[in-house]
This record gives sequence, structure tokens and C-alpha cells, in this order.
Amino acid sequence: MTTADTIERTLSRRGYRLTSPRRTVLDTMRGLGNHFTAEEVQHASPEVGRATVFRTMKLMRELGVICQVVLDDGTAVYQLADEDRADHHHHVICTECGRVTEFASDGLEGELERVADETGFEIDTHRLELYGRCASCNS
Amino acid sequence: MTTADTIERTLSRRGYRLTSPRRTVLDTMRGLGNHFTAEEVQHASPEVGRATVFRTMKLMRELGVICQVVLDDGTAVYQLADEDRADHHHHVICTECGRVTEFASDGLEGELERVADETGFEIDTHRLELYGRCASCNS
DNA sequence: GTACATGCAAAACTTTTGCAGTATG
DNA sequence: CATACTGCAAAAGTTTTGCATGTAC
Repeated sequence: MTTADTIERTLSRRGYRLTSPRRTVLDTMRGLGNHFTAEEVQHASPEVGRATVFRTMKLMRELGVICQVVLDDGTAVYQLADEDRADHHHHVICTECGRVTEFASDGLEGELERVADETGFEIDTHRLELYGRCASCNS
Repeated sequence: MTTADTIERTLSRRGYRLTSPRRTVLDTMRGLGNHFTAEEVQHASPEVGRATVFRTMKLMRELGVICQVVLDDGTAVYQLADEDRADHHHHVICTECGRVTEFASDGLEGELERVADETGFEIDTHRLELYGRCASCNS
């Protein structure tokens, strides 16, 4: 049931090959922990060609197994998607240690409907990132 | 009271010089309307050096007169900040025509406090982008 | 007159692509 | 064994920097 199995299985289920470079990149991302940039993955997997790192990460994004997190300053990092809420969730980002926590909010959705009414938009999706200090950085 | 005056005044108030290239870039951004990328500004102001376009846009970001909008696919565009709510607001983005509308939501803030409690984070700021189709694209 | 700002060209990055060779299913 | 994938190197694209010159205040 581990995340590991699921991702590898997602790949083959979708008809992609489980190659050694892909395994390496996946393991690297797992090893990098909470979040990472393309550059970090690249640096941590020197045996994999640069192009392959980018290609693999692009594929993972398409498959939804990693999700983009936009930082306070507008830069983007990535995170292995928590499989329980791979579909829809948001991020709380610690501006001190960089830790990213996922969360889902039901109460939010009602609020969004109100905005939809006001603006006349039909809302499909949204992105919400919260920035602050996590419990341990705050003490 | 126009946005125009305000930005120019902000510059001098903060000790920056009101140079001709800066005026050009500002006017270009105004002319580009709702939102724009660095590349679009650059292309629309051929008489200004590339480096200056970037330097000016960076300065404008720092001064808060333009704000970053993250699109559905993770790319970033910019928008002249609506001065009434230059402090804090969110964006509704039409995925069809690209139109960006700003809005503020009070109801949202309470929801965020709940998340703060749950996660143990102390939230400082947040970023919220809604994606959908605007009234005219939806008809 | 003196900082501050500009333009240019070069440098530093980041990401993509073409292609011949390799290995997965 | 067909073809999807890889690695490399080159290309393309984006943002930054150094420095001599120009100019707003």
C-alpha cells in the first residue's frame, strides 16, 4: 500500500515503462522528503541524464503523482502528492523551514460559490497556498 | 486620482527616479491591459533595453504596483494592482480568455483560522487563485 | 554635480529537442 | 522484437550582471 508501489503501479497501468532512470528519480524525490525543485532532484541523481530528470518530472506532474507548490515569492517547488487527497487539496508552507503540509477544506468551497456569484464566473478549480510558521519553527 | 498618477508618485515618494524608460514600461503595462508577461512587456517596448524592462518590472513587484498571478498550469503573469486593494486580494482567472479579476473575501479569513488551528501553523499570508470561465466566455 | 539608471553584450541559468543507441514489456 | 525511453550535446529561452555612458533631481 505504500506510496512507492502506487506510483510505480500507476506508471505501468497507464502504459509507461518502469525504467531504471525513472525508478531512480522517484526514489530521489522520496529521499528529498517534503518538497524539492527540479534542480535538487537533478543534483541528487547525477547518474540520470538531465533531460531525463526533466522528462520524468514532467510526466509525474501529468500523472498527478507530484504537485506544484507556489512559494511566497512566486517560485515553484514540487511535492509527492499525498495519495489520500491526490485529487484536491491545498498547501500550508512554513516560510522558515520550508515544510509543506497538505490540507483540505470543505468550508472553503461554500465561500468560493459566493465569489462565483459576485464575479459572474463559473469556477472550475482553484489553488490556495497559506504561508506562515509551523508549530516547531514558531516555538 | 488615476492609477497612473499614483504609481508615478509612489516611485518618487520612495526615492526612485522617474525616467523615460520607466514611464514607457509603465505605459506599456497599462496598454497591455488586464495582464501581461515580462516577455509581452519587452516585446511591446522595443525602444527600452531588455535588462531595463526586467529591472523595472522587478522594482514594480517590490513596490507592489504589479502583482503576480499564477495560472492554472503554474505559469506566472502580472497585473497592475488595483489600488483600492493593493494590500490583499485574490484572483479569478478565466481559462478561456485569460481575463483576471481581483476580489477580496472576508469570509475566507475565518476558514483560514480553522486551518491554522488544525495544522498548528501560524498563518501570515496566503495566495488564492480561482480558475473558471468568465460571464462572457460562458455564454 | 552626483548618484542613480540605462543600454549593450556577455554570462548564467533553466528547460527543451534531435538523434543514435538501449532496454522494457 | 517493436517501440518507448535514455543520454548526450546542442539549441532555445529567460533572467542577471558588469561596465561605460547618460540623466534626473
